[in-house]
Amino acid sequence: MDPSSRAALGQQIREECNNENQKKTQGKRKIEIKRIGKKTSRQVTFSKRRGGLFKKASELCTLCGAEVAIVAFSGAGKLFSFGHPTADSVILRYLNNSSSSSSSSSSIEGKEVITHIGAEKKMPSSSNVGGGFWWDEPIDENLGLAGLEQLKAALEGLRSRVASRLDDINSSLVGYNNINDSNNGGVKDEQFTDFGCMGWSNFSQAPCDFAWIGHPHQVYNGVDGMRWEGLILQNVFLTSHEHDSNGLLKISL
DNA sequence: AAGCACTTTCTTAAAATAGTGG
DNA sequence: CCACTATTTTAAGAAAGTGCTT
Repeated sequence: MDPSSRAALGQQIREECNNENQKKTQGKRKIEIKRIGKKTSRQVTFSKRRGGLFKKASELCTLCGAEVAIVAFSGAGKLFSFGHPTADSVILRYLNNSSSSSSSSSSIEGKEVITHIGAEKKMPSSSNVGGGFWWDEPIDENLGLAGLEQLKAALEGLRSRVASRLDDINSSLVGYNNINDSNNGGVKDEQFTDFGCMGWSNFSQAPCDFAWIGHPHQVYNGVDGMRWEGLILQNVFLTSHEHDSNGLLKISL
């Protein structure tokens, strides 16, 4: 190599070294497959790899007509799922198969998974592009009779758990009332924090066209600019009200 | 406002995949 | 089937952003 060529090569090498130093990142690097120590890196990797995994699963479904379900819990316990045609239908199919054969190689505790799938499906990102609640989606046409019956059973179980949870929440509210009027929209034996009667200054006057009962789940903006938080009952008859020994209000309609 | 969990963007290099030939 | 090459895709690292909760 002549001196001029050597100089040119040296310059090229120096420039490459400088470019190396100017690089913003080191790019993709090989990492050891073990738990990532740094928490933030772990979260980012989980997010990226989950996306990649779901994308690959989606391609597998499209290319091969496979039915695939993936369920993943993040380190913080947040659920993410992917399914084609739906995670529910694939898992139900898996449960049907696993109960009658030994072909399964999955370690997923399927029955436990089913109870959580709905929560993730409202996620606006990741696997559930397009939003919407899972229960608004059309029933999978490929689901057979057995699958539909199992889906129905699972939904009935879910309904029962939701009702139970609602009871728990209602039981935890402060106060109570004693409502036995069928005109009150079926509201009966619920518990409330307070109550008022609009248009009537005296609770004992009846009938009351518009009663308000303190209940944290509903809000009413009154004509006087007041903001009432509670349950609105129309055409109710208030017959009595009193405070109990705990200071809680008991009313009868 | 602060903290947390998660997402997104950009740059970069590793890894996967497709195509080809023996 | 295997080896090789070219092309495409994936994901690490860094940093900024989003949305939710306390």
